[in-house]
Amino acid sequence: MELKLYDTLTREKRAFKPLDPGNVRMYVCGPTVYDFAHIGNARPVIVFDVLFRLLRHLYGADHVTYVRNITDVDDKINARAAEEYPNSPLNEAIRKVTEKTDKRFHEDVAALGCLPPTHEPRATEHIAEMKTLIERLIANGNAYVAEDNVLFSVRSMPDYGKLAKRSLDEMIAGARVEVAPYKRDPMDFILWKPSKSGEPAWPSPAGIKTPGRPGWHIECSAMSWKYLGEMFDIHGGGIDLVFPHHEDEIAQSRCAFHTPVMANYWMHNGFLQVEGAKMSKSEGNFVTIHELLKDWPGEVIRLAMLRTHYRQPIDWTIRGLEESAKALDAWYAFIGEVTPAEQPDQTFLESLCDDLNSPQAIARLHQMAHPPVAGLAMAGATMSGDRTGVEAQRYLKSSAMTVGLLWKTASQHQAASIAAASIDTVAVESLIAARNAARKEKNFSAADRIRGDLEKMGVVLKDTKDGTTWEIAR
RNA sequence: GGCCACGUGGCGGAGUGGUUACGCAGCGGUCUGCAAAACCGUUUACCCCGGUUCAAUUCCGGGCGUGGCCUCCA
Repeated sequence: MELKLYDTLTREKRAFKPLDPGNVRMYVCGPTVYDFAHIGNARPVIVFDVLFRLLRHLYGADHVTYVRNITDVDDKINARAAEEYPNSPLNEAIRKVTEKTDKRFHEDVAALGCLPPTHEPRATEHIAEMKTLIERLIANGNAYVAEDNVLFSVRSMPDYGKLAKRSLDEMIAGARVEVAPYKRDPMDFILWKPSKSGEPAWPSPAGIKTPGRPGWHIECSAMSWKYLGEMFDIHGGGIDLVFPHHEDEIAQSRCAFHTPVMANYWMHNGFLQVEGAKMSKSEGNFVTIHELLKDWPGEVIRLAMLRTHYRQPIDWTIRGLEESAKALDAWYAFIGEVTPAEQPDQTFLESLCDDLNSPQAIARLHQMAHPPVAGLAMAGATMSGDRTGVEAQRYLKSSAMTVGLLWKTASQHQAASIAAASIDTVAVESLIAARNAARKEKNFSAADRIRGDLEKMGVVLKDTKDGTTWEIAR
């Protein structure tokens, strides 16, 4: 099966050919740990987790290296630290902020069903690699020192701006920001800058006396280099990172290593809005993953995210979460306690391999959950044997699991939602027994009253020929 | 202002040069003491204007609208 990926650099979808099928290498820009992750941060984490899982499926779990960095040195971190811990020394305050945020990020991401990346390097632990790159760039004539800063000279790289599809002249024409006087060109960007007193500081490269700290872009070039080499297969992140962050990474890495590309496929997830509006703190619609997880299982959030193709803009709504929860409930009810099939459904996999067409793949999951209807369409596909029964269940489970969904059994799912709703199951069972006794005596008004009471508790009954079952109302 | 995307039925959301996406909701039915669930059936679509074509929602051009980026925001 051929995997096709859309590459932002060439603006085309093309067949994925790894540099080394024995070690497929992917880098994704991770969080800056100054504040709790919001739902917009969750999108690339989930999207590239799906890609990670797909690559592991296609190339083998031991043949994929996924690196997602942690940015733990940054102006915003400094600002937040000073604000939250005004009485602590800045370095200590920074450590408190980054530790707390980092811990929460990992809890959140795990709850969303994401596998840990192969490596999660921290910027502050790779200062040496950054300095090596900076020295090389200076030696190559791509960077220069000015007033204790090291700047990358964009004019030294002929195709700077290729990823963002912008020429330097266009950028300068559209620039809205005051240009530092020491820059040779307005678009030159910082590789290293002097630290103010109290800020995190390391001995500077290039013979600069004042201790300093790295610019934002250099860390990704340094860490991808260390863990993935001078060139690698896939570089991902949010579309807002295309410029300047990824453009600058490309400039740094290619000029440092004299390589034709930094990564062969540049993948960018689309932006996210909340209930039709841009998410911002001032709008009051800032949704953190942590808050969301109080009301919704991580699996629901994950499915809600994957209902939209990763490159499309997504509007994050409660209604979308409700629909996702409903779909999962139905799927769990369908799969019961079966063990997954050895392989996922081929049609499902083909959708994923078409540039991660998760909405189409999800449509296929719905089909599998309705084997009597879809049976004809499935003839000839991999779902051989008894499509109306356990085979469909096993393929549904196996397919969904390749994207990190439906990993529980129906009873585990049920138990989790009961626990989340903090329902007293003993009380529910005794009320159901009382209702069924009333029904037996044809005392339907009493039976309906009990059903109403249960409904107020958030419990919905289902009378089947084998007895009464119940579940949590959504 | 410059650059880059996007615009599909009540809602979400794929896809396609001519043939049912799919899901939710709605409507009708089966089942049920009544419901719920499940199952069966079913209504509604491709922003506007030109062009190319035997044929365009799908390709091209223009317009309108929405969003993103333009030095640290996924």
